Amino acid sequence: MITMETVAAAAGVSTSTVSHVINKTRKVHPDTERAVLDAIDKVGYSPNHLARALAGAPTRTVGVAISVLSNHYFAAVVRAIEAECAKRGLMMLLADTHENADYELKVVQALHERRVDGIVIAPCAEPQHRALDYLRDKGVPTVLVDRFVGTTFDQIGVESRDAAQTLVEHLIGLGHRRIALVSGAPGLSTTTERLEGYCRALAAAGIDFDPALVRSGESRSEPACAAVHHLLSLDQRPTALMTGNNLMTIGSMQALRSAGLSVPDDISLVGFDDFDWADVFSPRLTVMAQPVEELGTRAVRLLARRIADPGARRQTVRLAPTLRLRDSAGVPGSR
Amino acid sequence: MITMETVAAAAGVSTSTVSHVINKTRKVHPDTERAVLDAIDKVGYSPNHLARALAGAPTRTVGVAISVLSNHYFAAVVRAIEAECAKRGLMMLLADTHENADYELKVVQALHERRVDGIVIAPCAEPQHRALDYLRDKGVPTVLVDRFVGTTFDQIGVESRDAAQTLVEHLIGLGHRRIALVSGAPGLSTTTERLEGYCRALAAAGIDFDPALVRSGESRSEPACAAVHHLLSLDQRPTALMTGNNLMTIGSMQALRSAGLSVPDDISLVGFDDFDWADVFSPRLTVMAQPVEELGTRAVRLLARRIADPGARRQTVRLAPTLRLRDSAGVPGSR
DNA sequence: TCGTAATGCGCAAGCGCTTGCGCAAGCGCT
DNA sequence: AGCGCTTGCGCAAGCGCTTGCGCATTACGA
Repeated sequence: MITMETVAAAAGVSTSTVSHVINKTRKVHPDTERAVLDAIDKVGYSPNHLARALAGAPTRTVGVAISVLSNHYFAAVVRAIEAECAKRGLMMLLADTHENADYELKVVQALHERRVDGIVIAPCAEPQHRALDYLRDKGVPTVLVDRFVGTTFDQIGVESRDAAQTLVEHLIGLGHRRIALVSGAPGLSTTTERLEGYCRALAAAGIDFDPALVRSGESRSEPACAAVHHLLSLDQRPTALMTGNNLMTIGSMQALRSAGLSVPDDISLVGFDDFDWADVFSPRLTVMAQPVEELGTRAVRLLARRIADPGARRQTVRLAPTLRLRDSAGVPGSR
Repeated sequence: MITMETVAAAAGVSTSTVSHVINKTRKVHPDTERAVLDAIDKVGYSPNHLARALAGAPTRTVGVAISVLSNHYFAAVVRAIEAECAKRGLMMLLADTHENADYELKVVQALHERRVDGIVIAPCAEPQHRALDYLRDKGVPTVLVDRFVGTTFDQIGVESRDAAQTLVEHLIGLGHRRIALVSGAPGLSTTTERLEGYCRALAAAGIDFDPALVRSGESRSEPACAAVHHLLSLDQRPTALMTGNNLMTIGSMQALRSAGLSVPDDISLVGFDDFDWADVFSPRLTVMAQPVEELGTRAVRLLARRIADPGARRQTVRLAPTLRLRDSAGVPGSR
């Protein structure tokens, strides 16, 4: 192991000087600096982050606890997060929560124990929010993305209610009256808000709310598939479907296909989240696209501010998603 | 900060005993053990991984340097990697390489500096392989996935040549003679092997190899789109297309669509990598699906072995992908 | 009863870095 | 020449843990 001591010896200075030139934490004579820098790459030194962090320096690392692996929508967000981190000289460490509270807690602890400077997390649905409590108790700079939880933390996500309302209004505008909702995991703010938007749109159009038309897809693909199967077995089938996220859209499509229904001829489908292939495969999905880039970028910005000034006022920012009109919603009974 | 000292004091023992009960690294009297354990959760102690690692203990953490964020195919692999890690009590730290050599090196260093016990990496195309050299020089237990590079490391991936050959033979069987290849980034073993398979199939069928029909899609979506545009502008258009990976399949589809061609009526398309939605959107793609689960699981197994026994013989394992016949390849000139 | 072996644990020296404190030398000033 | 300041750097005390060494104490066979 090549330590700072090796470098110090090679440069004929003390380790403290080496440390200071590396971190630019105090003025060093240009000549000395040169010497140190030369020594560094002569001996091939690379700093030990562990020791550095142990000694109290910031790690210049942020942890990201998000279920990227199972939810493609997050991949784009995380990509933006990382880009912004890179821009700020921060390293991103990713740990997947699997949308599971126990695992989330573990992951958050692991990240914290590795002394990340801050964490961005898409908290999973759990009434107690143990991971968030942990973060609060340990005083870890944190920002929530996608889902809102109280006001203890900085948070950023989209405005879901109006968006859902818009989506449903679109369906209503096409003539649909029996519109089903494949809803997300209970406990997520997005789920609640999207349901609200759905209800509002119905109310505004004078359509009675029928609880049978709302099924939970638990924000996942298979449950959504099951939910749709159930919806299709109803006496009065819905003529249109709205899904709460990308995974449920796919799950729903699976159900529709296995039922032999085609979209939008037999049934209309709209949902949240866009796909990069949505434009080229049929049915081309009409969706609410979230501003993933900005979500990620601004999350990091919030985090950076919080790290710099732990006492700053908490912020909650809501971005507007945008409607992408394509072909998956049509006039009911067109076939 | 609650340290081991706090615990030691509360339990009336020395820190070394506390350490030993935590790590089960030497026999401790049952009573003492109880006392320590009680003390631990009385004071709410949680160990500091940094210090632990600095002092030389393994971190029980493996680093994963793969471009999951941009390539969905890897998400599934990484999911399997993590599952296997979890099973073994290992924590997974993810860092995206962006398929960029500079970034890859940075990421690998970052992971190493955080003293992960080992690394699994999908090395990106770079003749010098700086990241791999680094890993070798530092003696980091490493396993390569997806792409093969020399025999310096344990590695695991699919058998690509026969698979590509099969895919092309399928096309030939349907009657295609002008088959284009949207090839991956040069320098990747997968790219080379898939090209070889393509050539072999042609040769076996007595079809002349036409270099104009092979364009690089650089393993990415946009370049693939451009490549296909070019292929479509050829005097003698290909009647079928094979793509080297999932991203290029999407890029190709974009090009086809913007050219107003429909699949498989106007042109056939087959490719590598499966999509979880491939069954429900049209055209339903005929693809070679990689055994992502097993790829991930076995990668971790290889790594664990290497960590346990750094001197063990290097292994290279090749898994067979499976053909998923769907609708995107048809008889040429069917329209 | 004594010698030898276990058994159970504490001591303290690191691991590689950061950083407050303070010393020495060089500067401009009176 | 003497003063206070600035500039440039070294010293050494940690950060929280692991672990080799070795000291008591108890168990056991002769």
